Amino acid sequence: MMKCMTATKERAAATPADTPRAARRRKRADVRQELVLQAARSAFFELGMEKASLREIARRAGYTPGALYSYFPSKEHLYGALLGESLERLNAQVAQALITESGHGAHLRAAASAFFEFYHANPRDLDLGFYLFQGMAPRGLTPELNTRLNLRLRDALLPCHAALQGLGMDDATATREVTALFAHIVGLLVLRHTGRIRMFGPSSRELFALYLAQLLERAHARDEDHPAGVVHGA
Amino acid sequence: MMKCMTATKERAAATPADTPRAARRRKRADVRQELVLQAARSAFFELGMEKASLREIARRAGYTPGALYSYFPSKEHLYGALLGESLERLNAQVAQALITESGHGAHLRAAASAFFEFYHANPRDLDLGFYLFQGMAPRGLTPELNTRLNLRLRDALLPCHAALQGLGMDDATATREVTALFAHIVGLLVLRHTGRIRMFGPSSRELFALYLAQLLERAHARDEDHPAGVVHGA
Amino acid sequence: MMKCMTATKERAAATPADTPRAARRRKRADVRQELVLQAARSAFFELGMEKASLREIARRAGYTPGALYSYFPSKEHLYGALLGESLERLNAQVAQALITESGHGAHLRAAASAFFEFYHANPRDLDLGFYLFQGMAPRGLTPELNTRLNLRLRDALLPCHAALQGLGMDDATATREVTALFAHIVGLLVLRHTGRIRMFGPSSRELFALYLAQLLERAHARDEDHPAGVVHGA
Amino acid sequence: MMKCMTATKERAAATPADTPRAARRRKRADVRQELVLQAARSAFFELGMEKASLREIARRAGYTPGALYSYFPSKEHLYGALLGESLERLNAQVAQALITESGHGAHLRAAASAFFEFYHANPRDLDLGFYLFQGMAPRGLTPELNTRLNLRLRDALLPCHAALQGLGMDDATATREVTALFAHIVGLLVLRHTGRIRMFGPSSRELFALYLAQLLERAHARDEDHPAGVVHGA
DNA sequence: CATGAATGAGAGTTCATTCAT
DNA sequence: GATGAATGAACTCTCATTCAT
Repeated sequence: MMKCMTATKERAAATPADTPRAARRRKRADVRQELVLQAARSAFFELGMEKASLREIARRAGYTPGALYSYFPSKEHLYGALLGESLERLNAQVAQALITESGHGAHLRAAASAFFEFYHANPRDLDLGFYLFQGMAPRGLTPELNTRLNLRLRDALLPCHAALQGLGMDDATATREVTALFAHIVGLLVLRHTGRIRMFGPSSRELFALYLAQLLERAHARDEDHPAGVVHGA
Repeated sequence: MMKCMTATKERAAATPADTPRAARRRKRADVRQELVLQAARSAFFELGMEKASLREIARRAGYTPGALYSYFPSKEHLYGALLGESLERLNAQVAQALITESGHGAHLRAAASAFFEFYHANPRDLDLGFYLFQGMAPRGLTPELNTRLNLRLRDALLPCHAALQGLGMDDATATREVTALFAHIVGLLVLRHTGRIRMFGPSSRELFALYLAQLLERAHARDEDHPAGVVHGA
Repeated sequence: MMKCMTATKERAAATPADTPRAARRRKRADVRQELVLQAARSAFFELGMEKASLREIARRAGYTPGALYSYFPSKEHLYGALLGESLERLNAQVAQALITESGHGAHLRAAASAFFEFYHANPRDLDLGFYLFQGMAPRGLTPELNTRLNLRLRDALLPCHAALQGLGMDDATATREVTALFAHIVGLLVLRHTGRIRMFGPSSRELFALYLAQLLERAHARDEDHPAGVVHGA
Repeated sequence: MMKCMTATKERAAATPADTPRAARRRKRADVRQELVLQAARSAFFELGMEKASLREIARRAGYTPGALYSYFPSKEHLYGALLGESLERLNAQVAQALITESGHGAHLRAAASAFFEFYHANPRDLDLGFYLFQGMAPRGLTPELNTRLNLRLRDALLPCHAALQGLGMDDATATREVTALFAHIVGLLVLRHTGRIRMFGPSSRELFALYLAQLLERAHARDEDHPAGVVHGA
């Protein structure tokens, strides 16, 4: 994942499957790439996007600027990898939250909360997600990467969608609700991060809880009205 | 009403009686400052944040870069003024929407819709609002200016707050709902902005209408059930 | 000539014709641009094209690299100006050589020799002319500038063309002969500059004289065969 | 032939008897060096000098950049080898042209035309010859290599020289004429290369034919008038 | 022999800002 | 008030080359 492209010769037939030598090498490469990624993350998180230059990232990773190009073909790609990694953590956190819960309602609550809490705890990860769209339009990344990232983001919301369907919503309605939930979370977090919410008093977490309760209410109401053979509460 | 945030070194105080000469001069200065502001807006809107350099702004205003420092002490202040002006337009649009409506429900609908539509139609104005917080921490602006801008933003939401109170909500509940409404709008628009919403299907406008309907429902329900305006479900 | 583009305001109506102030300014600007040009030339002549970086040129001119962009919008343009100036000197030298001569034959000899001697004495100027075509295709310069430079080069050869016509050649023949003359000169000089000619013995100047003599012979031969009312020898 | 100019550290000397093993190894090395050379040529021809970086060449050869240093001790040497190979092809083409012709005049015509056509068809080969002299001073190459390359170039012109002598010219005159011919060809091709010839109309091939005809005329004239081969007109 | 990683220098260019005039 | 020139730092990225493995 994110491994970089080199001129792979066909001559490689000499190495049958996966020489321990090659494996060690690759491992070390991965470690170092991870190191660069961490340096990038720390720079990005501490200095913000504008000040997190390649030079700064290289400095933190203990490299010269040019060395980074062994790992990432451009700054955009580095950020792409950063975002990718962030989305992996998000998905992991959501998945983790689900394993101890059972029942659609509990699933919804757990998944949505995990999502919210992830960005609440790591505001810079939210930045990351929006970085590549400064102003308006996606830029820099290859369309494929962009698509992949979008899909991983959607993955993180899938449990909510599934839970809502489990609670009796049809697909279209569930999609609408998930999108609205996502928007609500993003809005709350953006407001909080930008300090714009302080003026109002209520905390973002409170407001999230409130919205979640309303959503559950809506789901259950619908559940009662149209109790079509749903594996309810299982 | 946005003029005095610049480096005009107490020009007024120096001339005690405010000679017509001085008045004319100040007026001309204001006109030119406005010109610069328009140039900045056009640059920012067309090119986005990164490409809207001082040079470009100056070019569009018909000045050399150095000349802008007669009007704004730094690029940040220029953006501050731009944001201030944007918030004035927002307030004007909200106010405009109210004059033809009567009744709290209609007011809420009108004010919230005006708010939504303002940023829906002018996504760059939303950018502007978030620009100064890149990396999530307010930067550059003086605290006073920051406060002033926050207040103007709150002003634009006051009609919604008032309408909700008119519909029977107590102040705390209304504040909570307004904040949530604001967050929802921002979330929807950010998602739309960044293209992240496309993958879900429903349009931001639809989702806004839905949210607004739910809010009105909540307000009316509360109106009937608890004419004293008690928080429930939290 | 080569003066750079700025955002000229229409406000300039205040200056009636050419304020001494403005004139002084422009003069100073010209002087400094000339200084940059000289620095570029010296860098180019001493270090060759590849090593004559903007930094080096700036250093020699006593500037920081960015300062050069006040005078030339890009490195290519700087080289364009350098080439332009070189061609002016070439034309001047050719023109100078003509004023003391009379008669078509003498004109041809003088003009061609001046051309040859210019590049013989200043080999780097020949480089300059070929720089922008590394490999093969003109690059960098705007087509207009390229055309202008081509025209100035042709100007330097016009006296030869005129002399050949004066000696009785029709236009097509004269063009052919001038092109061949030009090619011969360029070939001789390139061989000399690249050290490739040393191995043969004869000096480039000798060979040029030989070619010139042959050309004059051809012209006179033609003159005798077709003595159509030519102002011969005037 | 051309192999030994690289960093192959006296491989041969180390193995006294030249084991079949060593022979095979050297052969393989030669093959791969040829492969690198072909990659370099293709890169150079397609991309030009500036873009044909070691990286690019290595990529085309299926190697990593560092690997090339097994075959060539520096980029300059690689270009030297490239030029060497180019001169071999030139010589081959000239030799090929001669085998079907008989008579000194035919030989001159054939050899000169082959020379001209070689570079006319492969302008990049001409570039190659001049590359190492950017800025007019030979650089990079060792003097011995430089001498070797010069000799090979002269070899390609020897048939012309011989033919001219066959036509009655003395050695000095023939040398002069060959040098002039060479210069003329180079000049025509450079002008064509750089687009400078377009402005005049006549094609380089026409002009070459013309020059060749004149040369033949001179040779024959001399042949008849002064069977002893005296310089005239100089 | 070949790799992958790294260096260190340097490329051209852009930027917000300053300041004498 | 405005200019034109200049700064100095920064930018991303590319290069030929080296070297442990």
